[in-house]
Amino acid sequence: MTGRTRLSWTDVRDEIRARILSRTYAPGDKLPRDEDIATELGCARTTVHRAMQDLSQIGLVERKRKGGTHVRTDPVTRATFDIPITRREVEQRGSKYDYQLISHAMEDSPMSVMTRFGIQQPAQMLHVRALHLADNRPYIFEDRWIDTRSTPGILDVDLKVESANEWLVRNKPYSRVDVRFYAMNAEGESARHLSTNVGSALLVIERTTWIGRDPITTVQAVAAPGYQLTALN
Amino acid sequence: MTGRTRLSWTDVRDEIRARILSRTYAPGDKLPRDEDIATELGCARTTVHRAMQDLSQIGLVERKRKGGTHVRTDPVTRATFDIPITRREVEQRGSKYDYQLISHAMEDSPMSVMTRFGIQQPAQMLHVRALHLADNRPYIFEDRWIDTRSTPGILDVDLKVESANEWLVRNKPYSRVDVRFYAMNAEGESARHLSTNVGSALLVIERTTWIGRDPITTVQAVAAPGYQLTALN
DNA sequence: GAGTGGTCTAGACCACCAG
DNA sequence: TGGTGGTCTAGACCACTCC
Repeated sequence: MTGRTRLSWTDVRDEIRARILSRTYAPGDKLPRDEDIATELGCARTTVHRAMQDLSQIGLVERKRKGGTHVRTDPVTRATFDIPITRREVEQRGSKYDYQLISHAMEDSPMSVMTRFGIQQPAQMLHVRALHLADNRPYIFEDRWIDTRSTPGILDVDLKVESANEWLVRNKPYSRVDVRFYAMNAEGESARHLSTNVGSALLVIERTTWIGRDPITTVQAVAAPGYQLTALN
Repeated sequence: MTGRTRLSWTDVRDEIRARILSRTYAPGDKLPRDEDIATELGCARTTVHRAMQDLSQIGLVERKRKGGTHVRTDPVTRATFDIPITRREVEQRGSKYDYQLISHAMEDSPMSVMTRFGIQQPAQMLHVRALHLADNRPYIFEDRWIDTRSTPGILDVDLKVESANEWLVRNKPYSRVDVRFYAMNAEGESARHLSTNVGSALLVIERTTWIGRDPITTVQAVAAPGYQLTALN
């Protein structure tokens, strides 16, 4: 008459994590086999597996076939960020969103863009610069290059009305993406568009996407001063 | 004699993703029930579920009980970063790692630190400032506060030898972490320690950890100019 | 070679929530 | 309240990799 309800995989995960936190399983230690843990806790091996999958993804343990499961000695901090469409981001802050097209023209891709795409030869691409605003204040200044060979449809879009950002997201799924963050001093142009002083420290989100091996777009999104990226959870 | 080998969940995932990329399932569309997809592709429902779990985590689809599975209309870009111990990070770049303790003292936590921890009253905490070097050049300047109530052991550590970073990671697992990135202009002190000019744009990684509800540590890690954070994959 | 995690299946029941 | 995703089980086989 124990009346114990069945264990869920989150229960198992929490139990294992508690043991790691309390150093019952210390860093570097080998954990029992999934099957033994299952027997001990009274559940199916699959359930332990599901729990371990989670702990492994978080970076708390490391699993290897035959090698078993070990508590990581150098637990990395793993942080996940959602980078939404700018409009959505602004609206979710409860602010009014606006968008201004600054310029767009076909140009030869400069070296920096070729590097980001990993291509050797320059190509004619659509170069778009635009400003996103929140409550009438500059929010993000974006400098974007679009490969019109993989994305000819973009040429028919009225970029004064719809941002390239949104059109691409809705019409051009990507299969690979590279994301990086860094800091940059505002120079004349970004300072002017973001209404800040030359030299201000600005956070930059650089994103490049491909479909298969073909470049789609690369964008340098420069955020206004004070912008923070916060990890999920 | 089809001789088809059994479908793995990655096969299923790739098939569904291909359909989304080719707009067989367009943004906003409702996908068939897991069971129907399983029947169509010839596998167990569990396998489809595993595939969907992955697509859902990537942010490609959205799943709801009873509501079914939908292709997301505003696909977010989801990026994951590993933030390792600085020593490990430097060594993996193939550089020589060094560490210098700059100062450590018990002090009342300032307002900014109280905010990060979400506490109302100031407390005596250990304030540690240190520099991490790669190949004898400044790499990261860290300004850290440690709550000695949750972590008394830190007081016995010789911080000249072992960085607080490493000791904490090895001896004090956390149950919750907050991570954020932003840009900052170098002021007198960080400029001096990082051997750069006042005003340089620097990337800051701010990390705060708790065990249960108790604060452990909060650190502002200021990276030298040129530092980039790159997403996994 | 053999031990361990990874996956697939088939079936059952549960939990949430849109209609 | 019924349909759909979420999970658990038990058993089987596979695949990697350490010994």
